[in-house]
Amino acid sequence: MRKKKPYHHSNLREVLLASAVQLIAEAGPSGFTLREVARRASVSHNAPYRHFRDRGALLAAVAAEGYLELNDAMLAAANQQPGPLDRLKRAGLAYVTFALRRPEHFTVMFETMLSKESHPEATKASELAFSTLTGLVQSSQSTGQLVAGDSLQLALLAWSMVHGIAKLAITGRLPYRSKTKILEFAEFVIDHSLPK
Amino acid sequence: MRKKKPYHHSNLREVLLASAVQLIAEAGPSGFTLREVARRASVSHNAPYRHFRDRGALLAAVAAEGYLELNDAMLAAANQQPGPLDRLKRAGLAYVTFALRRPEHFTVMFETMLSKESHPEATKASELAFSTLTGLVQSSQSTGQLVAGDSLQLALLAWSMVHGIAKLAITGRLPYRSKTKILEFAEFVIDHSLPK
DNA sequence: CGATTATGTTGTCGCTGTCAACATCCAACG
DNA sequence: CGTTGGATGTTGACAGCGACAACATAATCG
Repeated sequence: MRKKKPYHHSNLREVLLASAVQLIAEAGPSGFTLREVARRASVSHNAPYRHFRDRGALLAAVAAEGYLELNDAMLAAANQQPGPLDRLKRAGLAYVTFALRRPEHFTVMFETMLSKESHPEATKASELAFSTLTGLVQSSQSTGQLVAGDSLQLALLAWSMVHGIAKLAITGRLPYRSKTKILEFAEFVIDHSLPK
Repeated sequence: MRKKKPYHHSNLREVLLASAVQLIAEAGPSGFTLREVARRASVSHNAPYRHFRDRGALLAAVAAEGYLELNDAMLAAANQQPGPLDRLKRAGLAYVTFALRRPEHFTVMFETMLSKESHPEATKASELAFSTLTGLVQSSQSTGQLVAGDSLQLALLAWSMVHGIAKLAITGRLPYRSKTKILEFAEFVIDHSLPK
């Protein structure tokens, strides 16, 4: 009901998406090529155009998928903790963990401006993830574990923090070699700079 | 003494660099093209290869220039304040301001891993800027305005913070439209999340 | 002045994104 | 059950790109 059965190459759209994710993971966003994606899907170099307007549209779809996965990861991490503030912290760590686990995917998600009009699906998935974060912030505020005040501003503060850590880590700017060390640093930052 | 006088096209290297900066500002990093840079310098499409090994080398040179400019901006902003902590805060705001003023340039500086071996100049300029930040952190610690402890860790915390704000702002993720509003947010973050 | 080397040009290659034209195949309707 | 139309996939083409090689020129140094 969601989707008409494909014709020749059953599922081509999903196959293309999966190939794109894999290619980005291997070659990085710069090595990502519509033609190589088509090759991996064993399809002519122009077949992708039947499912994505252009290169950017396929990248946006990849980004949308990433936002959903990120959202899931944050929710799963948060749900392992009882207290609201702990849940928020865990979600923040999950954000960094996701960036470390899928750096190229993460890069695709945030390298572009993703105009709301042209890529509504990606925008929506992005907003979903942010609403999760906002919810965690508000919960922490309601129990007094987090300072009262503009929750939007606080959520953006938390986002900026973990995003900065993730970006610096991915681009090799942090002097920590292992993921463990990086996550320890992230924990340090979260513990010391969330305004209680 | 710094440089042998150029032959045909006096100064081509600098002209190329300036053209590259301008092109990046106009077309963004993705629209940056070696051949377009050559065109703007009124030179054949292969002339740049006499001065830069490849596209990446020219981008690295642009990045290096950006780090120096960023460093100057932070120092200038810091020097307008007497107290160490105020100096640190001002430098952080200058970081965000720089990103907002030259978003494409900033993107080029941080989009790549810039391997230390292949682009030593850019790496050095980057380390210079970070050492400026570290110095400001240590000063703030020595007067007790900033919590004692590992200054490297604290400097990285401060960096992550402003970097996250800058990145989110540049990619249009913050719900603030004007630079003023963004800087107000940055000030809020800095004031509330630097561990005193 | 002659030779060497730095600098710039022309030509070429394979790759890319995208468009247009053509082919194929499912599905709905008579 | 057959036809037809639209969705899907292919072939071919084009310009632009990064990079390499071969060639041309000009500045420097003996």
